[in-house]
Amino acid sequence: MPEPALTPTMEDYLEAIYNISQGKRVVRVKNIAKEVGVKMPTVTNMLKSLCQKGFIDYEKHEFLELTPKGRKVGKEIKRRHQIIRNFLTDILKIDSAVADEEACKIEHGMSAGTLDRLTQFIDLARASTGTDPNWHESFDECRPEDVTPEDRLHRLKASVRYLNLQIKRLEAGEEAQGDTQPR
Amino acid sequence: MPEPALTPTMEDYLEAIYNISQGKRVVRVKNIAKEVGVKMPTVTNMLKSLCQKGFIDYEKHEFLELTPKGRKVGKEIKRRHQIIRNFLTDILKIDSAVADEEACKIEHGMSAGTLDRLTQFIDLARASTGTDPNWHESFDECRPEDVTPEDRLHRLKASVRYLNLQIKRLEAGEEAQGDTQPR
DNA sequence: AACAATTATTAGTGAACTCTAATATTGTTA
DNA sequence: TAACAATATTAGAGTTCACTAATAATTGTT
Repeated sequence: MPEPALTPTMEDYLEAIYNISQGKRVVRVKNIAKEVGVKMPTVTNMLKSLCQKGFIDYEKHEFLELTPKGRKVGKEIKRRHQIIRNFLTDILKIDSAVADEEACKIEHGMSAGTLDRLTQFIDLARASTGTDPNWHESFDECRPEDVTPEDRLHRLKASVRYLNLQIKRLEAGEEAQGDTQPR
Repeated sequence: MPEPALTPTMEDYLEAIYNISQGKRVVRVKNIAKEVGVKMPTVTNMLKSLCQKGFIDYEKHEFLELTPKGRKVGKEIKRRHQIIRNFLTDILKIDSAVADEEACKIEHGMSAGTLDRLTQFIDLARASTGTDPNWHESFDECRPEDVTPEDRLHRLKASVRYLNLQIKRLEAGEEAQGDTQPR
C-alpha cells in the first residue's frame, strides 16, 4: 500500500494549520493563506485535497480541523522546522528571519533519523559551551576578519598535538579518552 | 530586471550536466536522465528551456554544452551539495548514501551566506576534534552503533592530514581554505 | 430584518514538470 | 550501403499548484 503521497507543499499547509490552531480558536482560510503565503482560492483547493486524503475534517463554510493523522504530520513538520531553525540561529548564528525562511525550505528534505542526529548534536554543542569555551567561542569569532592568522595557526598546532597523542594511544591499544572527562 | 527565475529543478539539471561534463567528453541526454532520475523526453524538454534561458548551448541531436553562465550555476550547486554532504557525513555521521540523497533536497534551500557559515563551522569542528575532547567524542558515542577503533584511527589520521595542510598554507601566507570551499 | 463588509468558493487559466507511445535521427556492423 | 541498434525528439496527456475575476455565503451593524 503506497503511503499517502504527501507533497512538501501539503506538509506546509498542515504545519500552518497546526500552528494556527494552537494560537486561535478557529482556523480561517484567510489565516492559512497568509501563513503559507498564497491567495485564498489556492487554500480552498488544497483544503479539498487534504480533506479527501484524510488529513483534515472540512466542509465548506464550516469549521475546519486537523484529523489525528493530520495533526501528527503538522506537529512533526513543526518539530523539524524548530530543530533546523535552532541549529541555524544557535549554532551558525544566522539571523532569525533568514533562519526561519531557510528552515521552511529545508524541513522537507531531512529524514527523521538525520533530524534526531541533529538534535543530539545541538544539545551536545550547547552543553559543551560550558565545559569547553574553545570551539564554540572561536566559531563565533571565526568570521574571516576577526581571527588573526597567528591565532588560527596556534589553534591548529594545538589540535595536531592532541590528535597525534590520541593516535598514539589508539595504536597502543588503549581506549582513547578525553582526559577532562574520563568515564 | 527580474533574475532568470531558475527553479530548483533547473538547478538540479545544471548540476547534473556539470557533473557529467567533468567525467565524460560528451554529455548525453541519456546520462542526464539517469543522473536526475527522469525519462529522456523530460530531459529534452528541459534542455530546450535551459537553452532558451541561456544556460546551455543546445541544438537537437548535436553536442550540448554549458554556457559560462550555466557552468557557474552548476558549479555553485555542486559546491553546496558537497558542503552539506560533508556536514552530514563528517559531523552528524550520517550514512553516505543517505547524506547524498538529503543533500540533494536541501541544497536549494540554503543561501550563500548560510553555506559560508556552515563551511566555517565544519572546518572549525574538524579542528576542534583535538582542542576539545568532550563534545565531539561524546557526540560520536551517542551513535547507535559505535565506531570501531579502526574507523576512529582512520578519522584521526585524516584530521591530522587536514590540519597539517591548513598549517602549511597558513605558514606560506596563503588564505587558509577548507576543502569544503573550493573556489 | 436589511444592507454592507468580510470571508470563502467556483470557474477558468496557466506554468512547471512529468509521463507513455510513436517517430526520427545517428551510429555501427555485417 | 542496407539493416539494425542505440539514442533522441515530438506529440499528447496528466498532476500539482498557483493565479484572477466573479459569485456566494456568513457575519456584523444599524
